Amino acid sequence: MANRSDTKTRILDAAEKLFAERGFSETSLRLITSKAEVNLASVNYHFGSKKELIRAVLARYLDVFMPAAADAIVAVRQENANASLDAIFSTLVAPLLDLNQLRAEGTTTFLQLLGRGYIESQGHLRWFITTHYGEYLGLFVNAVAESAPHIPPAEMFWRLHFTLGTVVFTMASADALTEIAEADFGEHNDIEAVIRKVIPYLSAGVSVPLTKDVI
Amino acid sequence: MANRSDTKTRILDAAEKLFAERGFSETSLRLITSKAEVNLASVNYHFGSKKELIRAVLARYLDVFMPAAADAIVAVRQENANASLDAIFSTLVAPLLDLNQLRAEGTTTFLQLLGRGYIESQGHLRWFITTHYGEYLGLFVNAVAESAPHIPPAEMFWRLHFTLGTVVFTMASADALTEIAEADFGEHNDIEAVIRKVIPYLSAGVSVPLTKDVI
DNA sequence: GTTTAATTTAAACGAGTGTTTTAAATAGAT
DNA sequence: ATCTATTTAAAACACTCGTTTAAATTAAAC
Repeated sequence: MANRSDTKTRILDAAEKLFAERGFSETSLRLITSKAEVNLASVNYHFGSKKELIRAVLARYLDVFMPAAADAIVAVRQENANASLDAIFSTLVAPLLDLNQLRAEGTTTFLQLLGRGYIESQGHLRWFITTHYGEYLGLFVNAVAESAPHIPPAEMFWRLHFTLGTVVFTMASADALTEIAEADFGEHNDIEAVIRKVIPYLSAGVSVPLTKDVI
Repeated sequence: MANRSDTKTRILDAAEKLFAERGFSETSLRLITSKAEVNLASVNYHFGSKKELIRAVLARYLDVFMPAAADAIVAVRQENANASLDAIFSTLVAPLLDLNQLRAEGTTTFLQLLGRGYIESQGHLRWFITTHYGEYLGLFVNAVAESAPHIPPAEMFWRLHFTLGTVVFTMASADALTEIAEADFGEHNDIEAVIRKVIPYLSAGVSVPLTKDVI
């Protein structure tokens, strides 16, 4: 067969779509290769294993998003050293939406992949992300911590994981939720609308004073 | 072999532990039956299928928790018709901790199972929970909604799912998180401590005024 | 105590998985 | 055009999974 557009790319494109929709372990290599119209063995030839394919799919997004997000955060903090928590979270909106220019439905796909990645795959994707993109994560965590200086580090640790849970769960089931919301309340939400809904929720939770302080 | 303590119960006990630790699809029937020291086929004999075993494991907790939680909420609202959001969420703490008297590590196991249930199993557990325990869920949703009357229903729908995400994700990975927290910050948190951390976070997020209102 | 029903056992089934192998086809370099 | 390395192709491998079957055992009923 003639050399049609890069087998490797065809695999990645088909895989990311299916992974986002159905999760990693629920997506077989046979399904991916049939959608991509390539041979089954080509996955192991080009990527070595399914595990490495999953990492490659995520890396293709993270390599674009992480530097862009880091730049945006640095820029915001240069403008305003006391940027609010809302402002820090909002900084991520543009880099997220820019992924739609990278690929169709890029933003949704990326966020769903991220959700699947943290939920499934007992730790190996967590490890991959924190070791390969740890500096970016640290930058973000610092920015959040300094925007809520009244929250001690140990408490912030928990609250950021609460936040991670909110984002990851919401995005992994975003499609189902928007459908229900449309059916029950008649309001249509695209991915940007959902992101803009979640930001105030997150910053309120992260920055709420400790109960000891209140009493 | 002599009639040792109920095969059915042995299966349920082994299954709930493994399901909570590793998730449903990552736990094979062979692993369950070997831990329970029963024959492989007895699962299908007593429960019909793996899917029905999963439901039975969850039902054993939900049948205890849901009525207890509903009673607690009704009681709190009778005492104080204007109970705060924090009070509504806190109402669930006692019924949750009471599960530790039902079985060892009952609270943690139940919350982890709930998390796995909503994350995995593309919808069939969601359906099972909402159809079998929908009245209890409705009671809770109403209590929350009336404690935050400034949040319109459509917005509340989203925020409650954000909340669900926080709880589900946190609990599904509670073991890993408490370990990290202990290693990094030297503070030990049992399941009750985590629950008490998450409540102010949740009520702050759910009740935060809409951004339109603020501007 | 015999018969009947309920339960446990061991073995196999059939379908699905990721991966490997071996050969054929294609591309690029000389 | 020939040689070499890369890529694609079809098939088989080795394994795990949930489920089913049919015989053996145990418990219950009469």
